[in-house]
Amino acid sequence: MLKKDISEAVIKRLPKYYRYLTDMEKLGVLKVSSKELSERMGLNASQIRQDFNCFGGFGQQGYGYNVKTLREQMANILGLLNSYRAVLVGAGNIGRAIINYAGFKESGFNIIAAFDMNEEMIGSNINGVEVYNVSQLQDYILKNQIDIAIIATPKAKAQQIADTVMDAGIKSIWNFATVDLKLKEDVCVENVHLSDSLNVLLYKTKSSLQK
Amino acid sequence: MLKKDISEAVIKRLPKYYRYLTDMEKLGVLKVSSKELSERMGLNASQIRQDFNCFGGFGQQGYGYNVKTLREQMANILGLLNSYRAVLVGAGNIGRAIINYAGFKESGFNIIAAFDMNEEMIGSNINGVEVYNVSQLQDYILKNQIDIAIIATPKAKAQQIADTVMDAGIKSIWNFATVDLKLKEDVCVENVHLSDSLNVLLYKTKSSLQK
DNA sequence: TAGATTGTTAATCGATTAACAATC
DNA sequence: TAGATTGTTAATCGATTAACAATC
Repeated sequence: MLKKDISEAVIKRLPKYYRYLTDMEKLGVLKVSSKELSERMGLNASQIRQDFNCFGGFGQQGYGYNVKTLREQMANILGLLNSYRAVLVGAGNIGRAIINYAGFKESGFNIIAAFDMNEEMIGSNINGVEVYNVSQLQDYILKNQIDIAIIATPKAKAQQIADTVMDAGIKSIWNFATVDLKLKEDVCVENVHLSDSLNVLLYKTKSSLQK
Repeated sequence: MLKKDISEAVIKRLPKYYRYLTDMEKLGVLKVSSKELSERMGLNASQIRQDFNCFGGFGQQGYGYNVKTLREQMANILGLLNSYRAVLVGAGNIGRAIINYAGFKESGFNIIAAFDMNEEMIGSNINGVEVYNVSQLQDYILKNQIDIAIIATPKAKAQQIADTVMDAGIKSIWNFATVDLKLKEDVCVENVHLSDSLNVLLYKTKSSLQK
């Protein structure tokens, strides 16, 4: 019973389901009920069943869910079985950390080139990823079937880069610059706003100290 | 009219308000109405007024809000006027990127030491931050009035580090390991789950391609 | 079969949005 | 003063939770 529109709240929980199911499968757990999963994950069992049923009925009454099957379903829903080609723009500290980040290995997410405007970075190689001059960005995207652009530039450059990659046909952006990009209607974005996250942490820190 | 409990939804919007107000102040904007701010930020004007009034009445009927004053109030609410001492655990790619990240300069957030278990890292210096053996972590926290621990270790080590820093009295954790830490009641956490964020991006990418 | 647990509808709760009196 | 815009209460909307018939 595929719903037309999955709410952002549900989408944000999907990776967490996938993580717990992956861990459980590795531990050799064969089946799980929504009740048991709710206790492990700190969610409500009804909510878990509702979430799963946005995408289809994966369970069996009286039994629960098969862990392996459910994990595979989640991987499929999340698009982890597909292969994606990404370029990184901004080979600074964060950009290099992203390239070197090991967490991508499992998925079909591949960073195939990086771009920077710093002459010293251009021509270098970060963990197998070549760094090109950002002036070549648009041309490279057009010629290499790129799905995703990762923006890890300073704030001030981010919108301009977003415009460039959208002009080259990019529909999906992973944005690490702490700025709200203005995007075309059909372009999706996922933000990692480090300084916003720190601000939230400082708020919570202050609040908890006041108690 | 300070509410006892500010909802997570409101808290997550505070850094965004702060960002827009900071930008506007830099541009020389003196006053702003909730309506104008709502148009700039893509939020509802009622929501903005509700959010602000969780912390007090900062506006003036018929006029709006003074940008400078409001920005200062936001900085104060977020705890940016306070000074915080943090240690980083895990001086890998992400850990080093965090230390080098320029976005902290403004705030009173200071990383004063780093810890790792890799012998090659220990004793090195990252942008002025010394890397110590993780075996000294607890002792260091006890002796140096640390407010915040940043966990940037592999998943498998994160819980153990969390336990260690909590035992040393830490009440606030910035967690970059993609794992849900089990924390004591009075400890707050802010997560940056890169691989969850990527999974959400891949989900959106897949969904938007299907249209 | 009896017990367990799903899938789904209904009830509740909280967050967002609208409305408007207060007032600068 | 008249117009504008807040602060706040009320209405709406959507997300979470509860309930339960269906069924393995």
